[in-house]
Amino acid sequence: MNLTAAEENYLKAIYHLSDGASKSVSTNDIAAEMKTKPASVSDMLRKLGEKEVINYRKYYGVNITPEGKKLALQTIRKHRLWEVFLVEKLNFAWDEVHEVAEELEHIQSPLLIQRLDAFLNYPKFDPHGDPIPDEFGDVKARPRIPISEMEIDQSGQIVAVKDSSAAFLRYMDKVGAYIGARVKILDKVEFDGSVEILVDQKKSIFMSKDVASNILAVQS
Amino acid sequence: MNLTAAEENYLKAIYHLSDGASKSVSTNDIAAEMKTKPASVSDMLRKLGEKEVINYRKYYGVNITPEGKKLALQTIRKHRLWEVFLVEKLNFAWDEVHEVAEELEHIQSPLLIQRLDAFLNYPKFDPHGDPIPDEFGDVKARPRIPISEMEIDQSGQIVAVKDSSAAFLRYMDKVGAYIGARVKILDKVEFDGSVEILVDQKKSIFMSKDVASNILAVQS
DNA sequence: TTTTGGGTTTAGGTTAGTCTAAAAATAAGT
DNA sequence: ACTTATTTTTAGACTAACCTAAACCCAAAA
Repeated sequence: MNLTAAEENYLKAIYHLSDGASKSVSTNDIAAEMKTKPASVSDMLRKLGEKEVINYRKYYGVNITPEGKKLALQTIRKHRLWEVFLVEKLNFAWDEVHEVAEELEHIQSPLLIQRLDAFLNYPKFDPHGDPIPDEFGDVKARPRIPISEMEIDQSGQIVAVKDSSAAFLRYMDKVGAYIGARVKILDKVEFDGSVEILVDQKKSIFMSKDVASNILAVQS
Repeated sequence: MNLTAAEENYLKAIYHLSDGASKSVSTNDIAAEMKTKPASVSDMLRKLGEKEVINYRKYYGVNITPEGKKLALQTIRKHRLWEVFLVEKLNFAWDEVHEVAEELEHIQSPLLIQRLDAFLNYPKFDPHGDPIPDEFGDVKARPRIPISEMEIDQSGQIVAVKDSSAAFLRYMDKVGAYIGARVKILDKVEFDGSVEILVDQKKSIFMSKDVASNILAVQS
């Protein structure tokens, strides 16, 4: 099954909106996500339905099919591998990679992706800490919780941020937090939920609850 | 000036057909090169003319403008940088890179190309020995001659092949010749023009005139 | 100088992806 | 259950890039 770049983008959006499950997604939501008009979405849904990558019943939203899910995960895999490449090899900053990866992900060449994966040493997570599906679409999921929900004295590793806006990523950089950092909860303020964490056993950072709930970690 | 992928491809073709100069090129030739129909070419020429990257006078062929030449060289630069990447970093073979580079060259990101260039250590030639234009469109040209035209005992370095078909590139690999190899002419047979060369001061290769005139070298 | 043939352009049609405006279906409130 | 509000779809139009078939230009040969 071959999809155009636009079809790949819609499918990816549908996959994301259905939280990776086959939850039903509305036309309006897709239009918002894709920054197109609902009319354009209807058109595209008909096409994707015909290609059987989604189940489409007029007026009732769509569900992604197993086939569609596999294709969406392929695109996500490509996107995230390119992000790793851009950050690790070409020294892009976190907040510069998305647009470019959005273009690179549509290059059609299984061999390219296979070789890129090897070149990058088979990374399991992208620079934002999101897992990279393998070539069969399998994802190594780790239970990730916001550090605002960890207990005092618990340790873990930062693996992702929820809001990966440029502003937030710059904040992360500035305070010295980063994906992969080992952290330990030093203190939590009951009153406002702010927390103090120790990064890499040396640097202590104090942050508001808002910030802390934006940073996801796996416990260890 | 922003060009679509198709426009970039046409411009590149026109540039190639005019031998890098502003020689006039015919609609039919462009159609052949692009594997499209003459009618489609006419359409495109009108558009490129309006964008002033070519001078287009109906029925009289086209000339590339200085602006067009600069854009064509940008695309060629991107194509060749990606080829270097594919061969040197991802271990692609010579004959596997073209199609993929053809897609990659259309990614729009000056920063990406800048960083890629640095990552590859500012290469001056692609894996086929063709020169990589710099960001201003300047090309380091070296006088290249087929090794069939070198004299006995002359030395040089292989920098390109004329016919870079998969078959020929495989032949090169097989006999141990490659872009960058230092060669010396050991013998030339008057009768049929075949030559014997010494590669890297150790391996001797015997080849027909046909083959020898396909391999370009710079003398040293 | 007129004919003829090859190259080139125009006319009109197709597909992908988008849009606006209007119609239709569903959902919600009384 | 009926009317209204919201969501969704259709209808019709646009652009980019292609196509085929027909018309057109130009130049070379008779």
